Amino acid sequence: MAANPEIQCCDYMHAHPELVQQVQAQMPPEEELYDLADLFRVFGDTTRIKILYVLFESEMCVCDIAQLLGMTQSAISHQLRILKQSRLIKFRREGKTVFYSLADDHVRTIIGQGADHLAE
Amino acid sequence: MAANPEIQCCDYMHAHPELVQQVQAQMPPEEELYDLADLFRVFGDTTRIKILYVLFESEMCVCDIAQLLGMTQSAISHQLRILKQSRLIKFRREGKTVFYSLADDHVRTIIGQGADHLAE
DNA sequence: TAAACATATGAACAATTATTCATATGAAAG
DNA sequence: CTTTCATATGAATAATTGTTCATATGTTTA
Repeated sequence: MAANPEIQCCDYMHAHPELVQQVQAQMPPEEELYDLADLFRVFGDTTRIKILYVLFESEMCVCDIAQLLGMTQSAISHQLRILKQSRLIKFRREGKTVFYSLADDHVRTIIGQGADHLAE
Repeated sequence: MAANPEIQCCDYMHAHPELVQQVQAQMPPEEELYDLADLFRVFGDTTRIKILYVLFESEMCVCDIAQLLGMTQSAISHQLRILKQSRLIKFRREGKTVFYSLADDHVRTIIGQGADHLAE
C-alpha cells in the first residue's frame, strides 16, 4: 500500500527538479501537441499515403486517383477531404472535374523522413 | 446506368497513359506503404507525442514520464512499448529502473516538419 | 526466501475511424 | 429545364485503438 494514493508508481523522482523544470518549459502548449498528433494521424492511413504518393507525380482528378488505386470514388473523396482539411493538398476546379495537388513540400519531407527511418 | 458496372466513376481517364504508368512505376510496394502509414500512426497520438517531447530533453524512466505527464504508469508503459516497437526509442536498464531515450534523430526531424507545417 | 518496488502486459471497455451505400450538389450539354 | 456526369457527403457498420484494472515479471534489499 502506497503512502500517497495519488501516486501509483515510484514516490520519488529520478529526474532532478531542474530537469523536470526544463522539460516542462520546453513542452509546447497542450493544444499544439494535440494538433501535431492530429496532423500525423492524417499520415497514418494507407489510402491517404497512397493518394499523397500519386500526387507526388502529378495533379490528378478524384476519379483517376480512384481508378489508379482500385478504390471507389466515394472512399477517395472522403480521404481527400481529410487531406484538404489538414492543408496537405489543394484543389482546382475545371468544369465538372476537380484536380488535386500537393499543398507544399512539407509532405514530401515528412514522408521522406518516415521512409528513411524504415529503411535503416 | 454505366456501360461497365465495374467502374463507378468516369469511364475514361483524364491522365495520359504515360502518366499513369509513371505513377505506378514510382509507387513503392504495397507493404512499404503499409509500414509507412503504420509508422505515422505511432506519431498520431497525443500521449506518444508528449513522451517524445519529454525525451527530446533527456532520457527518463517510466515513472518520471508518468508523473511529468500526469498519467498512470500502465498507460505510459503501453505507449512506450509501441514507440519501442517502431524503433523510435531505445532503453537501458539500471537496477529496477528502465531509462528510455530517443533512438535517432529522424524523430526530431519528423516532428519538427510537422510543427513547421502547422505554424505556416 | 520473502517483501518491496519498477515495469510490463493481458483482457475489457469506450471512443475513434475507414469504407460502403445511398443520395445530394454543382457544372455542362442536349 | 432536364439529363448526365464528376464530386461531395450523411448515416451505418466493422475494425482499430487508448486507457483502466488486475496481475505478472524481474530486480533489489531485508
